[in-house]
Amino acid sequence: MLLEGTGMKVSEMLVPTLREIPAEAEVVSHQLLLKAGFIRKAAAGVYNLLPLAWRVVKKIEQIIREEMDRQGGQELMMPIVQPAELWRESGRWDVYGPELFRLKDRHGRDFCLGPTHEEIITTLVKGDINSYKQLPLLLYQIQNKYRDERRPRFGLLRGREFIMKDLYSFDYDQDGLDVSYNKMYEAYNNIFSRCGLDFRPVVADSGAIGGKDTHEFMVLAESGEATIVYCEGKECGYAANEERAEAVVTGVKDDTPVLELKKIHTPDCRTIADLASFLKVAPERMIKTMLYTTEKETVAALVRGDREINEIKLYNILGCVKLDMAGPATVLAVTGAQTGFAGPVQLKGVRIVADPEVMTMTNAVCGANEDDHHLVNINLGRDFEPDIVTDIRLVKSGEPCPNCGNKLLEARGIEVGQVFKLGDKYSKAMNATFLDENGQARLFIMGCYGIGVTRTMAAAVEQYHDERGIIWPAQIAPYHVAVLPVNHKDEHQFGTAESIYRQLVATGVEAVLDDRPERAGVKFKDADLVGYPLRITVGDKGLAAGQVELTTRQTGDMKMVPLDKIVDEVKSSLLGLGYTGL
RNA sequence: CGGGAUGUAGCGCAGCUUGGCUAGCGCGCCUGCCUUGGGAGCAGGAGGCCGGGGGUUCGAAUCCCUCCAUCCCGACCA
Repeated sequence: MLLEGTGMKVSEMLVPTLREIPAEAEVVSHQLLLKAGFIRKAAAGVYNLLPLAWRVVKKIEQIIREEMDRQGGQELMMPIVQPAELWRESGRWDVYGPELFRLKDRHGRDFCLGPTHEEIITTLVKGDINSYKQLPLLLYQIQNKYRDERRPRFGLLRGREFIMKDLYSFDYDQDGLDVSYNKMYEAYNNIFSRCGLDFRPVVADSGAIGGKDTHEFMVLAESGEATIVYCEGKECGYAANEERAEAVVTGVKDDTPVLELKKIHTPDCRTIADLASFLKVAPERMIKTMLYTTEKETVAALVRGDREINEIKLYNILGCVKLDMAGPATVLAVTGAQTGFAGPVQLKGVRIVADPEVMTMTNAVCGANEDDHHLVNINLGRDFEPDIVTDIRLVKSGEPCPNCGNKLLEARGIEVGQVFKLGDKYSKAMNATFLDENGQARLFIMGCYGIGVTRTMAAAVEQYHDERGIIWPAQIAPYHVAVLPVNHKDEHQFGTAESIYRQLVATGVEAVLDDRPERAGVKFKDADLVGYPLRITVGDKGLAAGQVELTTRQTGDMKMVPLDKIVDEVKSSLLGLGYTGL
């Protein structure tokens, strides 16, 4: 194990803990990492990782390396500064937008800081891999990446500079890619388990990177930016990003008699809620009509009144580059009415996309495309006809699982990793080929697999903390145990503490000795704040009986341990906390 | 990028409305005494281009203009 057998005296360590939380920090991981002396800001979204944080990062990296290597991955290093030509070749120089950090050298040539490394690795492999005999190839790197975020925030959770692991797979064909993908999927499960995190792989949207299959690995935490839904049934295992979760059509088309279409006056009823209370009609009986504009057209999207539109799904269906809700001017031009009175009946000049649930509705209510008026008893076929019928709504907790029908639950997650099947997107754009057994050129079939290393560290803090500070999982804790003499002037206490510290370090436990001339309370507070999994307290009471206290940070449990048993006791406690490095 | 806010000592803040002596408070830091099981006490001390620039004024932390930085809320992502 990389860091085995290390120890440090707290008086010699750079651990600048604070008594108060800097005002700029909002989320708990940011607050605690600052307060506990792990990080300091250099610029918005750019941080110094102080010694404790760097140790955590190295431990996470080490776990990643072991799991990547186990699957046949080979680590390499690639440049952070990359020439624009490569990005022009893949087409991303123009597509990537302002998030790409761009710079010029002294000759005026364009470069960028790598936000990801598909271009450069594809070029590398293109140059040096010529034969199918050299495949599959799994290459990875762990290094700084850059993204000029519109709004860096949440400390390490969304920085502009961050440490990331990316593995790129190169395969002969789709079947090979499936194998590589599965290897990485397994590796990721191992990695996040070994980091001691509570996480879940979820079906995800592939976004701008394209490609078909993709999973995100989510660390479950209240502060997570993503919403995931998952099946309550343990055997089923269905879990998806809310963006991607499939909706089950619950209604059925019944044989209720179709009534006569009527237009009614509905003054100031602009929302479903207004209308429901005005007409005394349930939202499930209404059709919500939302107008969206893309770079090429305006479309109307229909969902049941109690549902919400999933813009990601709509975006994917339309195959557009930009999707925005239509402004008041567009709404007026298309419907002839102000916002809030749109409906599919007699709606001209726009495509209508309807959620399947809408197709089951009879005698529904919708906007009349006229100020202060709605239509009642509108019916599919007679009154309107959608151009596209497909799932475009947001799935909520409580709905049936698309896989097994059990109930879906909701949770918040922090995305710490994602696995992608890229296919030939980059190899095609950059003409990266190899020769197959028939001497024919074939495109590499690629996959990419990322883990946000610094984000994973922050996610661990989000998941494991209390009001006193961080509670590191033993596997990624900067040190395992803090040895703490209560009274630094008491030579017996201090000598005993130092002796325990030396024994621990000698046996491979990572320990610190809090030798500072501080009062006990200060040391306790700092130890809790920094989050060492274990604490050994050497004080009068225990020593009189030849004992010291061993406290577990996570549970607060304390037990008295005889001096000659303390090293063994620490080891078995670490084992109990899931640490396997001893 | 749109909306909102904030920049005063290492951290947290007051002072600004209504311009006026040497710019304050708490914590931290340094020295000494004292204390020693959950961020002790007393005494002394160091530390400020009041975000930058420009203006108004006899006089600006305070009023005006401008730039910069930082944070929060929305749309994108590991």
